[in-house]
Amino acid sequence: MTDVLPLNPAQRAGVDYRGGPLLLLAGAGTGKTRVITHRVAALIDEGVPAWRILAVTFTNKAASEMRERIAGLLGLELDELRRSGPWIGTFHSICARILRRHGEAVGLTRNFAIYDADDQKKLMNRVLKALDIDTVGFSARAALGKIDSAKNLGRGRERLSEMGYGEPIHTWTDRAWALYEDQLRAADAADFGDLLTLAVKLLREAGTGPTPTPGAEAERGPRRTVKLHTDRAPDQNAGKSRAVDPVLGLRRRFFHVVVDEYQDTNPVQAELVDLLCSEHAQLCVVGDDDQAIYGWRGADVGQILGFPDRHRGCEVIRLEQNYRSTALILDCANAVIRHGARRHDKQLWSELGPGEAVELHGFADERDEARFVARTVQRAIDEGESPSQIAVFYRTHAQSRPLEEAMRMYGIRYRMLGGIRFYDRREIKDLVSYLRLLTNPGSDLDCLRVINVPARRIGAKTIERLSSWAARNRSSLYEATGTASKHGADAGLGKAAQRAVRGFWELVEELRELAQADKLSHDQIAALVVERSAYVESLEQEPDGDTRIENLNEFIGALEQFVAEQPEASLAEYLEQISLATDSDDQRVDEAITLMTIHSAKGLEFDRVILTGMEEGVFPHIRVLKGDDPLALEEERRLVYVALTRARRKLALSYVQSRFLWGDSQQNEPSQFLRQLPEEAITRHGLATARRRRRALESAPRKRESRWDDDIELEPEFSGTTAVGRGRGRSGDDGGQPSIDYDADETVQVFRGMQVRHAKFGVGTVVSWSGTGAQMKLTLSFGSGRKTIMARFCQPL
DNA sequence: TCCACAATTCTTTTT
DNA sequence: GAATTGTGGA
Repeated sequence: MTDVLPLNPAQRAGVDYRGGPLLLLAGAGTGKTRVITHRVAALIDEGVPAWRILAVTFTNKAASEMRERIAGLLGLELDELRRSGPWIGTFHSICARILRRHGEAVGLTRNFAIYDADDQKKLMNRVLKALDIDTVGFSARAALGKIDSAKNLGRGRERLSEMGYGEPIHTWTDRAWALYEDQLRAADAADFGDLLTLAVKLLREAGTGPTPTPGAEAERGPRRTVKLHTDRAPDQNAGKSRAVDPVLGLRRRFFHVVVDEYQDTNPVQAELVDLLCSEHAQLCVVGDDDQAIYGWRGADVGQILGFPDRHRGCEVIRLEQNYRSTALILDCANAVIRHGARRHDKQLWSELGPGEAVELHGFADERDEARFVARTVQRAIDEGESPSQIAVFYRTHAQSRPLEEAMRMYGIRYRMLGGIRFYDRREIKDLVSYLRLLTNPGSDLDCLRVINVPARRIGAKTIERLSSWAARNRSSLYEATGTASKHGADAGLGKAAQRAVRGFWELVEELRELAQADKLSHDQIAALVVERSAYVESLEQEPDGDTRIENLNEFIGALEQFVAEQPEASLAEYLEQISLATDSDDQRVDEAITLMTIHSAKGLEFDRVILTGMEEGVFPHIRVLKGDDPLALEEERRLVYVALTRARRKLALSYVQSRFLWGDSQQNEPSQFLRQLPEEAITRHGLATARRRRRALESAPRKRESRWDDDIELEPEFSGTTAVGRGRGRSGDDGGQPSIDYDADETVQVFRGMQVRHAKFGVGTVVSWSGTGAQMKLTLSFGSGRKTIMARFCQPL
């Protein structure tokens, strides 16, 4: 958008550098995307064939933005750019593309399906059941978590034990993993992790295959010559009689590879990149170690920190001038990140002037906070700020609810990122399962999902009989519905069940024939599925069936549009786009403000940002405080940094004293990160000013210092509806006074700083509490650290 | 087989 | 609190 400005010297260097590997350390708001897009455009300009360029991003949104800007720089239509053939996409979409073309070697057809988290969990539950693994203490979640992190590390099952996951062979996870994997392949499906690991496997093994023919060598060519733009993409050569391993061709395809957000790559992704560059491509990675926030997904900051060591002769360029934020905002961001360990040292600076101070607001509870957010937003809009330039951040989705309510109350239009995705809705998933079943009858999971949708009297018992029949005859579940309904008696089906199953099979067969006849477009098939299955009629009986029916229509509409745009694409390819889509990808920026988690805010910027929930236990998250991984706290710190650096002009942070979360009310200290903000860059409001005013009035230090004293004077505007400093469950059955029920006739008042004794842990101090009555839990501070303990196990001193 | 209700579990972040 | 899973009755 600011492409009229000249590039600064560092940016220029990033665009122009040719030769070896290049590491671009680009702080927040330093024009990273500009450099990448200019670089790619310059390469094409110089005559590097576009199809020999690969640009990888993390989100579809970033990819499409990149496409648009490159097209703009080259003066091309998006369509023209696409036809010229550069690969621009996310890691996952690029891997899917490779696997669609060459996946046979790893057991996938062109039409393989991609299983999302939901599908994965369902499949794993079936696997655990089949193996008769007691799911108590061994959940599908836990197993999938281990499998997924192993895949992200690029490890196969044989290495499981090395990761500290139990005994060398045949742990539960190992056995579950084996069957899970078999089932995936049998269903011609891949999960997210597979996309990466299988693509890497393919590329890695290509190198060890038969030696390339001289023809293939010639195709490689010298690195940068003017002639290059005359050669053709291998896709167009397909079918020629050259005996070249096509996968090996892929490793030779690219002359230039650019990777965005490199700090968030995990080991498999890094290997993928290295493989694609192994023959002759020049690699340029861009990232900011201070913004590494995906460690939990297997990303390794070490990847970017150690890049120069792993790539000989690597050039490092730093971008430190920030064009986004005013100086006081940057001061806060810099102050927080400076406390971090293990980082490339950088100091962001700005020429935009100090700007307004960063506001810090404290409130009694999350409803007050939400009201404040709504009022602030309302005022800003009234004063002419564009809603699309206003964003509200929170650490976890669970915090969004009161904010949404407040927005609705104030009549403010908002959109929420990262909530329930459109494609996660039940009705959409049902339809998708039908469509997947048509292209891929081997997918038991999809068959299972729709066999009784809409209800056609095929219950659990019948399905169980069908499954065991399928297992005995080594067929898929869908096949079983066909054959078993003919020989119902063999499968132990009753007359009624037999008829019902038969009906389902005939329905799907009819639809399959129509789909295979190739006379109808994908959207017409989808419409037929809905019509013939009488799905709409069954939805009409449901409470919010109308919205669901609308959603189905919207889905079919989107499919129609896809067919119009890409007439050649297969249904499987469309379903792939759905699987890899997130709703931050849909870019409707109409007149609405945005609510989102900080993770989904990465890469975005707004004039005004409000960061809510700055409390210990919320941000940093409780799991981080409880866990013993010091690196996790560092990641939280970087997350703060990402949040703060999204703001261009106005930034407000808020915290509350009592938050109703996960079913009960919790009292938390203000976030430790707030203490690191430089006093001269911030102004305090609400509880914070009340506290300071009070401190100023009192000459003597208080004996029992507490952040949440009674009787704090609130500024009227911000005062809540209830007393401050008292734990009060929203249920409010007892007037809210926190107390422990030791006995029917003995109750004890709880207060912050109170000393209690626990049989095992000894004497501790009450830091906060949650719940009431017998369910009340106390967070206690002991010499050795903090613990949360049921109040009834503690004795007051 | 289906429905309603109770019980239980899990609460980070996402391609 | 929400979402999933389990249970009992019609």
